[in-house]
Amino acid sequence: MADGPTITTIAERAGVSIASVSRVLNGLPTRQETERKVMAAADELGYVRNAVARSLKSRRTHQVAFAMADVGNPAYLAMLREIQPVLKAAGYRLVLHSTDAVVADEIDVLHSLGERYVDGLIMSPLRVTEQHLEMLAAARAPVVIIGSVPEGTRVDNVRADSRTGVRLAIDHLYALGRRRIGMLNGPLDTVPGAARGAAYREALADLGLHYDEDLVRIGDFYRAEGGRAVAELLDRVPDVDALMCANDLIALGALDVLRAAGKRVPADVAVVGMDDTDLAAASWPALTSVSLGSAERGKAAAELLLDRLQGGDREPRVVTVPPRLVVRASTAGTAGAGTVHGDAGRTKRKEGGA
Amino acid sequence: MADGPTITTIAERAGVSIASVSRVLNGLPTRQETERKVMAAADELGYVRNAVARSLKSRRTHQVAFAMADVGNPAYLAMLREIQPVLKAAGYRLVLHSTDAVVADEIDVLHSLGERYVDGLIMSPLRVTEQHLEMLAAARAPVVIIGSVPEGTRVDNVRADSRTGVRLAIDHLYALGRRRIGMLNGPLDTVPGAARGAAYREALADLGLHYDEDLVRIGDFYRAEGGRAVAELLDRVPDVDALMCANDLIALGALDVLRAAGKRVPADVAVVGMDDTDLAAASWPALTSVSLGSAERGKAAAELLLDRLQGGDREPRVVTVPPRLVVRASTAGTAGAGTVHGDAGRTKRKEGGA
DNA sequence: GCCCACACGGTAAACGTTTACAGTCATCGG
DNA sequence: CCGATGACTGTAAACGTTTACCGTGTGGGC
Repeated sequence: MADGPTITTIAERAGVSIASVSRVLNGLPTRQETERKVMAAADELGYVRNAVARSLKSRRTHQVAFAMADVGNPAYLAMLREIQPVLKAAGYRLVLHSTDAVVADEIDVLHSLGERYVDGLIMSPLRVTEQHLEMLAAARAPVVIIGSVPEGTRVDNVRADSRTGVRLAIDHLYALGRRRIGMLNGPLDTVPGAARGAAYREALADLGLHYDEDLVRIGDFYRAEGGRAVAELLDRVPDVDALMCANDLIALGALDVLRAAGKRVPADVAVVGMDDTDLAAASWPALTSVSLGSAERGKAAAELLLDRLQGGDREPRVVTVPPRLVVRASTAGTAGAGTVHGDAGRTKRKEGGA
Repeated sequence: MADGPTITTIAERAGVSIASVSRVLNGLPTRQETERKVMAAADELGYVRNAVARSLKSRRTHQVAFAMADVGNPAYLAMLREIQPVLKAAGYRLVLHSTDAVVADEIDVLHSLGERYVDGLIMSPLRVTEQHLEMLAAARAPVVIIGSVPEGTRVDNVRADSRTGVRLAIDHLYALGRRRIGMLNGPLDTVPGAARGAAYREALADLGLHYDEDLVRIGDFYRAEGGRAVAELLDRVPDVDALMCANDLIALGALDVLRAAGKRVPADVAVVGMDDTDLAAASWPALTSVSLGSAERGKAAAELLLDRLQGGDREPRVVTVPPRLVVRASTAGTAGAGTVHGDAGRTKRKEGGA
């Protein structure tokens, strides 16, 4: 682990100047003889370019950061799986941050962009505060946000459409004849929690169903919380016949408790999850789930960022990925491959200046 | 996104030299008046230290790389989940590489250590070739390997004990009265594949069971492969009564196909997975699985690396994480929380010089 | 009143590259 | 045969820090 050779070492050994070494290594025109000597010296010494010095000079790190809200959540992992290869193909390294959805940590990450250790950032905040918006406006490197930001925010943005997603699910449950449709939601002060709660209410109204507070339970986006929430709900509304869950983890927790309570799924209670993670397909009965296109969103975000890194200035773009309902046994009652409902394709539109 | 301020900008505005600015920012002794002026200028300009320039000078990047064999495999994700916070707490950033278990990619990563964009590396190769060993010996930064390396390799190393793990599982199945125990393994040219195959054979022998080639099927470590393999196996040995699967994905694939074939789990066929991933707990029936301590291995690897980054030279260490059998419904026939078999604690031993 | 010690701050070099600019040398045309 | 041209190559500056070293000025001791 001794100090590696530098271009100076090579220059000495080859008997040329460091400028010539640099030129050879970068493929600039050089006399054959010089090239030969430099390459020989470099090979013998096992020279490898120092990335830090290069970055200092070129003001490019060829690194991109991805700030995940939660490393444990399969939905973010699905994004990661898509982001990684896109960046790799373009010659960028991935720096991974985990913020645990803590606002201070997210602000930290945005602040640290000033350190210029990355060329850009992809971030998926659960909550978007005033402070986020300020930091975004002042950010010293391009940022792409996965998740909705207020209209007029000048930032590249990839959105899910959980409103339509919830709608697809509720319509599906309604079509199956369910009328006492409960909801297990996450915290209402998160962007997805708020959106999904509102969409549920709206969907019921459109179907002419009564909105009943007792049918809605709030917990966190974790499995254990899903179990707790459904237990409460069963207490208040024993004859609930369907559950819309704000994510797959909550849904799995619900399945556990429903089973323990002797409820058959889907005969007695149909269950729909959200995010369509790997867990949905693994569970039994396999979980019907609304895919919000985590993979597509990750990919789109990576592409938006690369485009900005290469293209430079342009108006911020908003990409909206449409949801798909993946029907499995937890609602349809038949095992086997899931059926997909919902529109295909991706919607792109340009955001005008703020 | 204009060029940010540098210490030179600050120095001009504060009317002092860049050395003074640097000293103030690093908390070195300074006259109050100077400190005040510098801090004021820095605040007004929104100064943030340039990490690249710092790294060039200090020869420390405060970055560590983790090269995962497969971003899609929950076992590696479990490692990632533990590695991330340990590094973060120590002030290191995480650079994520995905090698897809391709040898050339892994060699690339080892080679790129010479670029010095990270201070160290954690790597989990599926196969360990001659070339790996050469590169490891010549590596320009500390490396920790998750997975077994040949005895005598001078590198920090965190191992699972899949031999004992398989043994725990087979003993468990035997104790349940199973005698026609099949195995669904991954490729034999991988380190885990080879180890698990050998352990299976050994365990059968010790129990006085006949080793039958037809009971062993080889596929890749993916879900679909598990299904394919079990179909083949059922074809040859219809009355197989237990399956040892080389990982959870294979086991889930097996569950799918067993169900489709009308086999009851565990009544007709008991199934054991390996790695005890999130999927094991999510599936139905919940999957009995041998935990190889992915989380603990990740944590141990991160700690070994940090220790070396801080402590400097010492003899390479080998940490072996003991396996645990987590019994769930797919063998025990009762739902509910899993029971854990296997020894606790962690074994550490020092590796002598080569 | 002079010298010394000390505290502080400035100058400059260094980290390892890339690259603008200028210098050298050979060759070619006139 | 001389100057111009062009092809390479070397010198040096720059990227933004940290830090060794030296200079300055103050205060105290004698």
